[in-house]
Amino acid sequence: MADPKLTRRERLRAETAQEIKTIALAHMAENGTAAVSLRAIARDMGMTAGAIYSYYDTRDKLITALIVDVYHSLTDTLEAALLAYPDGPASRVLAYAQAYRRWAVANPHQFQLIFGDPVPDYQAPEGGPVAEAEHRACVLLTGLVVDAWPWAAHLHAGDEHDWADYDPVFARLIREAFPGLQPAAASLALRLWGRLHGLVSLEVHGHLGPQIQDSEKLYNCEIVDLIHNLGLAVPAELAPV
Amino acid sequence: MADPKLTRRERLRAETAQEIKTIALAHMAENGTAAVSLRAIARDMGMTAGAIYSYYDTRDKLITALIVDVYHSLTDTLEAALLAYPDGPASRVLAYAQAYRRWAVANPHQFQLIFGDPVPDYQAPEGGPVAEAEHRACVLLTGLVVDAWPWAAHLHAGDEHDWADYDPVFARLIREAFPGLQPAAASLALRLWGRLHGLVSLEVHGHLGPQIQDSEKLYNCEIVDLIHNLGLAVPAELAPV
DNA sequence: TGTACATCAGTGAACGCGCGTTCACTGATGTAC
DNA sequence: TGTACATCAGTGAACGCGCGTTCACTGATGTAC
Repeated sequence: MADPKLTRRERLRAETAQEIKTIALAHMAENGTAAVSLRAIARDMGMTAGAIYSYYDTRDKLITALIVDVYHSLTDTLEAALLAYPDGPASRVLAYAQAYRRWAVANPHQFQLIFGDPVPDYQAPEGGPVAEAEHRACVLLTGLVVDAWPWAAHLHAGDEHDWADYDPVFARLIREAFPGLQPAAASLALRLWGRLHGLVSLEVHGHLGPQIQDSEKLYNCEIVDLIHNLGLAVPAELAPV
Repeated sequence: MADPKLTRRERLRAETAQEIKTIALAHMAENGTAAVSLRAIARDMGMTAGAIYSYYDTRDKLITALIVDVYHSLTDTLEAALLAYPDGPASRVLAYAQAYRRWAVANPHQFQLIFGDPVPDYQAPEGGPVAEAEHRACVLLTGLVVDAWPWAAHLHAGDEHDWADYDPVFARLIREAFPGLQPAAASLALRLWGRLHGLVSLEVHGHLGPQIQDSEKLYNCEIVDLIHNLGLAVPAELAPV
């Protein structure tokens, strides 16, 4: 695990930098995204607040590092879920959708960190590793639609989309990853994301709890519809009895 | 507008209480939901911070008042949109969906206040006027599905739902408003909400901006699908060319 | 193996800030006779 | 119409708090000979 090319000092340094992030995430999990405080972290580590500054120049830098880590951790989870269900586009959509919800419900404040309101007083940097993490997630998502496109295409023949509708950077990136991709497929990917995201976001923010007991059942119902609307057959494990 | 039964003093009091909320919303619109501060509000009103306390016992009470106001203001907007398109369930769904997005995009921080991450250090009260506002919104939403149910029912015959799946208070309330309502219809209403909410939430939080130029077009595409999936004919103004 | 020096992680004290909340008070507005 | 009193909105000063950030420093860890 530890890179042997690092000196002892460098290794300890890296471990401390990691511990800072771990504790920050723990505070977040307890008291929300606004609760990330350098002083509180230092207190928990038995250090002085000033000591943090040899690891992160600024509170904003730490938060940026957290966002990047969390984003990649979500994408890792989704990728792993896809690897576990490799048979056919419908199964892949199902696996992705369920992993998305499960991760969010299990890590509500991490979900809020990357998809919720901005952390108070935090100024997000442009581009950089955050954008990379977002792009990686986008490519994974679009891959789902690419797999399903042979079935879904005829249902979306009427959609009028053009690459000019997209942000140029995004369009270039996504077309490099999937040569020959149609603009309507990219649009469908974003809409697929939105469809998963809606119920999950409501649940994470406590807007389904007061109404319904079993949010997973509701979500699965929606996924059945979604898979059906993609022109795919619903996998047996989700089919209505 | 002013209730003549109020004394001059009472009227001024009510006006000041309202002004406090208005300024709080203005600060929120500028710097986010975390920026609601009694001291900042007082400063803007040319008052002392302590003076606020004769209007709101506590910061939390003020925030609760804001949430209630904002929730009702959203529901008012949606109701008004429905009144403007009274002809047929598909038009109503369309009107509701577009009003939902437009309101959110026009008032992103108000959207965050009621649907986003909790305001830092704010402890929400249970029940009371907030729950009332939520119920009102829920009834309006469910009404949409009730109107569409004759067309949608056969598409959701397989959904196995039971009133026991729902929170008892919610179930009672919604069944009083719509006698004879089927549980599957209530479930469909929540899913409809989720489907609108997903893309809107992503857009409000800046997750569509980097990818696509015209979020409204994407959203309308989704609404066309949604209306179609309800078994309804897509209104002419949205039909693909 | 032992000594002299360089590196550098962490200390502790201080800075200025804005916050929610309390409280004894002042002075203007309203009421009763 | 004029006076005496009650109400009550707003003042100003203070409280304790936690925060991000800076900086001269100490003392342990590592390196070179």
